[in-house]
Amino acid sequence: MTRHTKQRETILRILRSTRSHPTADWIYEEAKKEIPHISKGTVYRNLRVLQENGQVSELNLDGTVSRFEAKRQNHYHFRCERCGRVFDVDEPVDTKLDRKVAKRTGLRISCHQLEFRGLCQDCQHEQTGRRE
Amino acid sequence: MTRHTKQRETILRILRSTRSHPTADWIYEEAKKEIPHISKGTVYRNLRVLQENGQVSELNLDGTVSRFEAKRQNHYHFRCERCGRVFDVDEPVDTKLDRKVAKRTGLRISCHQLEFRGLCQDCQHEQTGRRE
DNA sequence: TTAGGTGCAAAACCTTTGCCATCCC
DNA sequence: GGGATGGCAAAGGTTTTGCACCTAA
Repeated sequence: MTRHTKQRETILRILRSTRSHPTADWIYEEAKKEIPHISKGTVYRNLRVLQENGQVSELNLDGTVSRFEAKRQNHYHFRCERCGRVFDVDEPVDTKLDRKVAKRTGLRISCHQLEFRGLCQDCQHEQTGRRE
Repeated sequence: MTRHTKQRETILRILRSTRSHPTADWIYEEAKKEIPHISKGTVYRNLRVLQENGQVSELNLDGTVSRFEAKRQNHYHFRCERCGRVFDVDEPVDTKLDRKVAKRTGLRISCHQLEFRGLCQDCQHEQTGRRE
């Protein structure tokens, strides 16, 4: 059975209170503010448990570092090619597409992830700047 | 300026001759058959140069390991959640979607990546089996 | 000639894991 | 009580980098 612990609850709460699709490391730093002795291993282990529970999902369409978000209704993302930030896009998810492709290919399709790429509004107006 | 070298040419040729979306390590092993003393650093460096040239693109599908492919016309992918393999899907890319979302959001969108998730045909018929 | 490229090995990074103490049910 | 979880540190695996030596243009 999976138990309630302060660590797990804190990690989930942090994820639910941000729209920033953070990395494990950022979550770790945030969690440390509440639980100073929390360890990275704990963060990673809990992120995995929460994924298995279906409460968290991992975004991996780009980049070497994994990013996480509290699971909500499926939605699309936008990733800025300059600053690396990830935003939600409120374009409705095309679920018909899954059925259509499944039927034609014989694959069993459970969902799809879609990520737009380009320049966010901040980066369109900046000539220089750091990546985060 | 970027030069032509045997190493770079070999890496690109290997990528162009497969549809398997290989990892850097697999490319390294293949390249070693032709250039026994090639190093992994060279493979990684060239994959990056080829990406900057727009000849190769990187897929970060399952978190830790990057996978690469020779750049072709934009297309969608399917990833099997059981065996981890990646397939191309020949569903036409919806380029109108980029313009539509760009117009509504003010983001500058250059493209989008889409990945279906589910079970491939092999894994639908197997009860057990290893992930590759 | 010379800036870019290579090989090698070490470093850097992110993530996982072993071990033992601790905590939740 | 006993299995699940946490903290710590070490291990694991991928990618990057420093450096001295090449090599294509």
